[in-house]
Amino acid sequence: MATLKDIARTLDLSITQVSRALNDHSDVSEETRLRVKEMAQAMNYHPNASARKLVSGRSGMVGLVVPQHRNIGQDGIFIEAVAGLSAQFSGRGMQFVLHIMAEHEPVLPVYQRLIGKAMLDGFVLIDPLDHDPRIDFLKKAGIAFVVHGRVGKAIDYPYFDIENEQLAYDLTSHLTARGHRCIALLNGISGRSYVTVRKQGYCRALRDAGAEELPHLHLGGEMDEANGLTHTIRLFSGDAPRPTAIVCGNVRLARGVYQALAALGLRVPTDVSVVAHDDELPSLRASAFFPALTVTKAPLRDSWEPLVDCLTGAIEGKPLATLQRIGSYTFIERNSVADAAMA
Amino acid sequence: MATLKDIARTLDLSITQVSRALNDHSDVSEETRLRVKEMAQAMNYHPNASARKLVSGRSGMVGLVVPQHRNIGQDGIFIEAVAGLSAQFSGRGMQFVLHIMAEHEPVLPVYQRLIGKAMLDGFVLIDPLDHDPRIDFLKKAGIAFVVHGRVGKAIDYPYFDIENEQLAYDLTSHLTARGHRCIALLNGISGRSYVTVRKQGYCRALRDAGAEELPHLHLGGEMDEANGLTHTIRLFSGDAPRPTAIVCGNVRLARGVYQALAALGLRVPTDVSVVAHDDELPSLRASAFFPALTVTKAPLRDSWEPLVDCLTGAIEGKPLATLQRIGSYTFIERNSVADAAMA
DNA sequence: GAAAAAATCCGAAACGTTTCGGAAAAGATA
DNA sequence: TATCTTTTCCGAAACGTTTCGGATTTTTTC
Repeated sequence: MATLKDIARTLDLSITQVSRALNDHSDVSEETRLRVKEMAQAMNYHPNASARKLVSGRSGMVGLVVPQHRNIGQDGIFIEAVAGLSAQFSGRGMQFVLHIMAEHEPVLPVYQRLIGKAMLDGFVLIDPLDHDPRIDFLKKAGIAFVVHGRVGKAIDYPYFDIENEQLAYDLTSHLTARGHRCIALLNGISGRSYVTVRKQGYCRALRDAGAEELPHLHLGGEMDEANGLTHTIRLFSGDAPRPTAIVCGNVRLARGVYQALAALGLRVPTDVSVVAHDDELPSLRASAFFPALTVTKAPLRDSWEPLVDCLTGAIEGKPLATLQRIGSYTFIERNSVADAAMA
Repeated sequence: MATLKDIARTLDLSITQVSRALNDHSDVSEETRLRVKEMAQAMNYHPNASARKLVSGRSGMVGLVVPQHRNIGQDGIFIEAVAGLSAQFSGRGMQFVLHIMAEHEPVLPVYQRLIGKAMLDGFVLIDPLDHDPRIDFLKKAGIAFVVHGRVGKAIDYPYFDIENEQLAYDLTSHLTARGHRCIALLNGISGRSYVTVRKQGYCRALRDAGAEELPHLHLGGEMDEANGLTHTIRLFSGDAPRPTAIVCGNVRLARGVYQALAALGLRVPTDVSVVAHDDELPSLRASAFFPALTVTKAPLRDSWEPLVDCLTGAIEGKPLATLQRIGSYTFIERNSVADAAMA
């Protein structure tokens, strides 16, 4: 375990000069710089991160805090986030701390504790709520963070997001353009910011098409196959007007919708058109549906690099404008949409 | 961000005494101890982990290093390990660092780098190989670690394991006791220690029953449904003697085996008996098979607590004998085994 | 050769915590 | 009250790194 002292002793330099050479200070001669770097490599020197953090305030470690829930092993977002973020941080020589909270533990004291230990340089926040207490808390604490998503209007923190309002508008207006007016939206768990803005985009498209918004056509909850199936059964079981088209928040919901429609003896797209947003989670391919599914596509895995870029930028004190990014999505028309039947 | 200095100034004590009070030194008066603890709580004091690590050598952080692979999001072991370990460490006020290596990155330099930064108190090792270089490396580095499994004979490091050799013996001899002699073993990826010892248990049971070991009846690879299916098709497609029973390394393989046998028009257990080891991964229930599957059961999730106990014990310098634990498994007979047909 | 300017280097202090080796205060005894 | 013993407290130093504010060395100019 080599230290600066070891290198300094060997090269007959002060530890100050060794430190300055390793950190490329301008007033170190090129000759000294090379000698020091070679010796450091030869001695397999790594700066002691604790010492460095104590002095410079930087440890090279960042955290992700997620709540424990029963279904955590099946949560595609969680798995993707953990694997993707960890790989990105590892690739930058940073360490990724994963903290899983007990199921009903209040979140802010957890952040307070982690911040209080002064170990982490910043946090990634995923799944933001419409009124997410974490954001104000971390801003007040003065610690770097980046949000996967956006909350509110006056956004003064780093984020990476896609245009969820617009993609829901595009999916819905694709259906209205084919004559559909009775369109269901299967959305996520309410209170999440992306869920809220997707509903806004859906409603805007209905308004633009002069269609009425019917409350029973907007259903939310965990976005999995089971809910896709049960929501669809519910939509076609009541006395209320039945949808001729369904917008699904993700491809897992769409899988459940396809299954339910088949069980009900309804055909896609002849009887009911279906569109979805596709995060491209690994276990599901929209193109593998029959009929193939029309989607807005934004691979979740493309989030991790810009998120990590923004967070490291925030840690380094880069200007906020460079730390707020919008990712693109692609509209891909396949075979799951037909004109509304004139019934 | 309160420090010892703040508390000391407020209570008119030295920082030494504050530190000693907070750490329950015996020569601090009870009155002083309480005053200090109350003030620390009132000021929301958390010891600076970097400072602590620098002095005491302990950060309260431990690491898990896993290689990136394409299927990481579907890897039940990985997901379980990450969620389970993280929750255990969080519950103990420790921080869990997850480091995902690039796909073909050599492993030892990664450990060297992490150790060199002097941030982590120890490591959890999962999925040990028969000749696992990590173990000797970490022993030489003098850093605490715990292994999920065992390697070799002279085991002088902390571990938590189950008796894989014995469970494979039990599953196989359950079949030999019912007259089966031509028994297949669908195992994991060779070179892993549990894979090696399970094969040993299987062979021992065959020997004890006077049955011949046929090499084509031992198949290995990723233990998923796809391989369960393809291995089974292969076993029943060649000219070599076909098995009358199959031992599966996990329940996912067994799912694939059931599917393949159904496709081949063979019945469980009338035509082919099937047994498996059940880690109780959340997405699969052995009892939900039809016919219900006979298993040795050892829930993977029961590993995390003892693993973490052993690692924290190792970090605290507890005697090795208390840090080597064997977990139990249960033999559960259900309906997937019948007597061998006298054909 | 002397003085000034530029280049290179370094001592001291800081960061926040822990602990060794006393020092000081309090209590007990004659 | 003085002395001895016990209890409580604390100054100094350490941990490894970074950087401020010089100090020293080398180079340039006259």
